Amino acid sequence: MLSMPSSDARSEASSTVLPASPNETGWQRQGKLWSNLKELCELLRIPTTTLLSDEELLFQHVQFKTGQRIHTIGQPFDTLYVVHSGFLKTVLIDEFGNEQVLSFPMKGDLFGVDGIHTKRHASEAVALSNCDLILLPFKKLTALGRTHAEFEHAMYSVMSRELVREQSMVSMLGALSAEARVARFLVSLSERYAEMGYSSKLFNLRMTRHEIGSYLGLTLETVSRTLSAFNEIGLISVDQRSIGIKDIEALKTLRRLPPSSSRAKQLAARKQKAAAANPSHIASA
Amino acid sequence: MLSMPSSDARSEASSTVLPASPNETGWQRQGKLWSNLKELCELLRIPTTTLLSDEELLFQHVQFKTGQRIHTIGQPFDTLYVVHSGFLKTVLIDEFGNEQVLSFPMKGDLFGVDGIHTKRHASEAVALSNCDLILLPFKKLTALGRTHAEFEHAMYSVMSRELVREQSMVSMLGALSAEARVARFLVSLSERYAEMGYSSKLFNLRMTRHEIGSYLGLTLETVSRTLSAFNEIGLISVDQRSIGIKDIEALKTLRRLPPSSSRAKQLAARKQKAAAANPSHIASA
DNA sequence: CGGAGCCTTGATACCGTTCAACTCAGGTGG
DNA sequence: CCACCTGAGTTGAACGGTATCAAGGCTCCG
Repeated sequence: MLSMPSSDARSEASSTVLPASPNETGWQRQGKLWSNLKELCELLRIPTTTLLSDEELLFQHVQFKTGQRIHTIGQPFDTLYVVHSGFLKTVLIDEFGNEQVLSFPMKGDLFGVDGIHTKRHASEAVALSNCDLILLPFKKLTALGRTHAEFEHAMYSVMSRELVREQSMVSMLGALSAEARVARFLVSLSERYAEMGYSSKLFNLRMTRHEIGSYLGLTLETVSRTLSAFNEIGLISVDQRSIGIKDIEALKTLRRLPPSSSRAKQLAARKQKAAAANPSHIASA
Repeated sequence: MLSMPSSDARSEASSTVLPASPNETGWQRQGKLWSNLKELCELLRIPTTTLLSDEELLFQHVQFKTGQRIHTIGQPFDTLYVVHSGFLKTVLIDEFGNEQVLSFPMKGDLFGVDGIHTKRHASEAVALSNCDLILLPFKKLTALGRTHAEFEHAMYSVMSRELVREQSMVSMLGALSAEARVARFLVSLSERYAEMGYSSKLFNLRMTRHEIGSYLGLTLETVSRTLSAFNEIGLISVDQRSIGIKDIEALKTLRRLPPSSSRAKQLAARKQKAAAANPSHIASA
């Protein structure tokens, strides 16, 4: 069998424990302890054509508290993780100890894949809230792939999806303005929340401005200023960690904000039309 | 069996055919037509513990000329590619037709993985020189993985490697200055050439300044200026596509260039010491 | 209450982009 | 053969988007 991942007492009692927000009430105090293959595939959004649910193959759950590390850089790899509930971040640490946030895994996301190649984790995963994770011992997975063709395909598919995600990330960092990056970040968060069954219009950020900035290749000040600017022209409402999405279409197509000199007009026009549609002058190429 | 990938006559006679450079003399006019599994694993730098070379499993080669597309965005996916010889680029095209370069595959590199997830290619691959590629029909691969446990592991490993590479790319784009990006690009190119058996000290770029810039999230002017600056302080020598590496250590550790006002001193000191070692004042944090 | 993070906002500096002019090499056609 | 053209590369000048530095506010918690 496999050894439990180190719960890593280094950050034990941990800094700040977030208050349970409305969105997190679905999290159960003790959670379930085992999931079968069918539940796993559903969580991963994998089409499970032929039902292999009859199998009594079970996958163990583990709970982590806010601030705990799931794995650290260099730690021997032997298992992948799927998020059953909760929010995390994965980070790279550069030669001078600076964090680079790579992703914010949440319900249904797979992580730990970077460890396969060198047999050691290339990144670190940290719980941003209390989490319930499903352990996928890698040996077990490969064995399963050998007996179930479609499951093998699913594994490749999920890894391919991760790769495409990273590629679009590279593309974004290489080409988009700060405002466009923040806008897209909000849109993707909104969509993820919708997928998970939460509100796509009103949610709480689970990460700090600093972490968002690191993820988007910006400073925390720029993130803060950009959110304020979006708030000012009515695209969103911001109050600390709480975000309200007001105009998702504008956020989706936004490339660059109009100069601040014309923002006043924007706001005025916006207030008149209230909830009118399609602000075409924002989505300019 | 599988259908040949479209040779894509769209860019047929193609714009500029590069003159055969010294580094490319190894490329054979017609190339070999088939490779076996052992050759494939060696090319991919996969440890092939138990020899399965006795198998008469053969993989077909295909040749592409400079400028031809190997696959385009949206094209149905059914095969992966391994570079046997030649140089390529993979690109994403954004909503307004702008190219975003994602990678520069060369000998031993795998590409096409992004197509697995949606069954359609998410990116486009273009030959930057005449190329000899090995076709890996995906169906064949998965079948092989089911019968050979270690080969299955190798597949996961290669995909994991790609993911880690993309992650370090994200990290670079998010955190490093223009100069550091160009320096690292040169270092990684140098190392790749060494792996392939070419000179790591003197080589030709296969891509334009524009393509390098796109890859690194910079403009072509910035790339050009940075190369000129490196040349000026003696880290490299540049003449169009030809690059000579003079001080690989400085390139590896470079984070930011000293202000141009002090470059004159730099250069003078450097000339005096000639090929002396370790320019510590360059590699400042 | 006091302290520690986190967040916001302002002023300023600077890196990289943008726009523009020019050079260079290779290819084509008169 | 040379004139011409085109795409690539270099270099300069000016602008502007973000980072940086700094001050102050908010919230939670001891």
